[in-house]
Amino acid sequence: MTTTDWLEELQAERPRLGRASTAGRVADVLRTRITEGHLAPGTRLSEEDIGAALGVSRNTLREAFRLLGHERLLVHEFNRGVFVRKLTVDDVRDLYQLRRILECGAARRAAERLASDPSYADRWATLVEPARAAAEEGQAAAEEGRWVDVGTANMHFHQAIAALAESPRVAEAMGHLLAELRLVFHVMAAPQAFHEAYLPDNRRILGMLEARDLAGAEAAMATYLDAAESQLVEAYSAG
Amino acid sequence: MTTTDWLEELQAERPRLGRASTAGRVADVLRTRITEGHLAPGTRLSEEDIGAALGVSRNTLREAFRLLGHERLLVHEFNRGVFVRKLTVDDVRDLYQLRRILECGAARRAAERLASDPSYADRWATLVEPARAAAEEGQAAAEEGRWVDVGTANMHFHQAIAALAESPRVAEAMGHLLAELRLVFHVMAAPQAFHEAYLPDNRRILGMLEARDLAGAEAAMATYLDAAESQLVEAYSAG
DNA sequence: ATTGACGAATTGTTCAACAATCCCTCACTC
DNA sequence: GAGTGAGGGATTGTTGAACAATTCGTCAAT
Repeated sequence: MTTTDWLEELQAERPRLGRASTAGRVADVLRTRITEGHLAPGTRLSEEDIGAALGVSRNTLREAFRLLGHERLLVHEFNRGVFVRKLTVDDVRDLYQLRRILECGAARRAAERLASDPSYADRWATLVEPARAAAEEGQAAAEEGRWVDVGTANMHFHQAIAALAESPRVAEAMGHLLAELRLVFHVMAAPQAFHEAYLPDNRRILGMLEARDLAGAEAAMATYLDAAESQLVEAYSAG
Repeated sequence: MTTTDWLEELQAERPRLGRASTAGRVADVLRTRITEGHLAPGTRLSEEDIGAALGVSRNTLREAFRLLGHERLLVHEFNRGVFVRKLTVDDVRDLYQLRRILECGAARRAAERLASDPSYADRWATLVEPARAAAEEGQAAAEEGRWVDVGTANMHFHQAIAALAESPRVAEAMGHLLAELRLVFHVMAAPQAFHEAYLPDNRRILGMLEARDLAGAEAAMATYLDAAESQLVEAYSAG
């Protein structure tokens, strides 16, 4: 795909810019464009071209770039421009290190509160509900062959696990983390098979959550994360 | 020392070179101004006034505002301006929730790697070194009555614990978290006594780290965080 | 006391200009 | 032929001004 190709496609997204902050909306457009893989990692984003394509000024566009830079989707090199983030193998390892701490930590905190906080225990069914919904959505998407949806459902599942901590900051960190991970998935050869392989794991983890076996769920997630990381690292250093 | 060693060391110096962005420097100035308590939470930051005071244009200043907004030191209200973040009691609780997950998680990961990764175990002394330095600095500052330094040393200590995970993303998250926490400390009546009270805890935790008793350190930190949170929440709802 | 209109002040956004920097090309030297 | 400098074009960094959009305080009217 050439440069002018996706610039024309960007122009098609232009009507979506109708409300709230212009810079924020521009960031939204570019974010989905990046996380959905239409912008290859390493691509340089020209201020002039994109500004013209989206019909916003350079200043506003630069604000949007800063937003996405802080989400680590873009890297900003001084006097050279912004580029779609290209993750290294070390980045992949670091992302999984953080996932372990965040997801297992959320499970551990949930276990503690289940034991000590009755009001938290009472809400447990509704807290696990998003995880169940994500797992079932992944299952349904796989059966119907909607492979991209399998991937997003998988991410929703793990976001739901992080949400057990009931912490806005944990949720936001997890969101940014998963957005970065999408950059990794897009350079894989067969992301479909990758995500589908972990559906049974998710179902098993979900079962433990609903049975309030948080220790089991934490252990299962640890092995799941180890496996996913090594598989991803291997695929990444190959390609 | 081989050639590649030199090159790797040079790469570490790289951030010092690209530090020429005006917006970045403006953000630095405002950040220290905020975290050191010279700007009270809730204060509105006028684009015109601050731009004139610092001698930068509104556009550049707005870029700096965006940076600090993403670090949660400023809040941006559309069409109203930016304000120094005013944290609620819920924010304090959430901050400590995240601290528990990050710090205890880092300790737990360190324990796992100490058991499974010989090269990590070999480096353990140098990994703990920053924590020791921070603890001793806090001790010295307290004896000489330099109370603000006691606070920053305390933060360095916990940053050092998070750094045991050897994860850039964990370190950055911890940095932002502690910067936010400084906003809380400044509204306290007697931050000196608050920080000084936890010096013995830090020494005790440090001892466990050096003895490679990570389980003990994790437990001690959990109780430390619980105590600090409840003390802070109490002081916060009072004032 | 409440409402609503008016106006001043501030932010949101764009535009144009210039300085600083990067990157490519092309001679030039050895 | 490889390496080294010297232009020169293109892009980013930053500024200042301008105008639209919005907020907020004021004040008159009810």
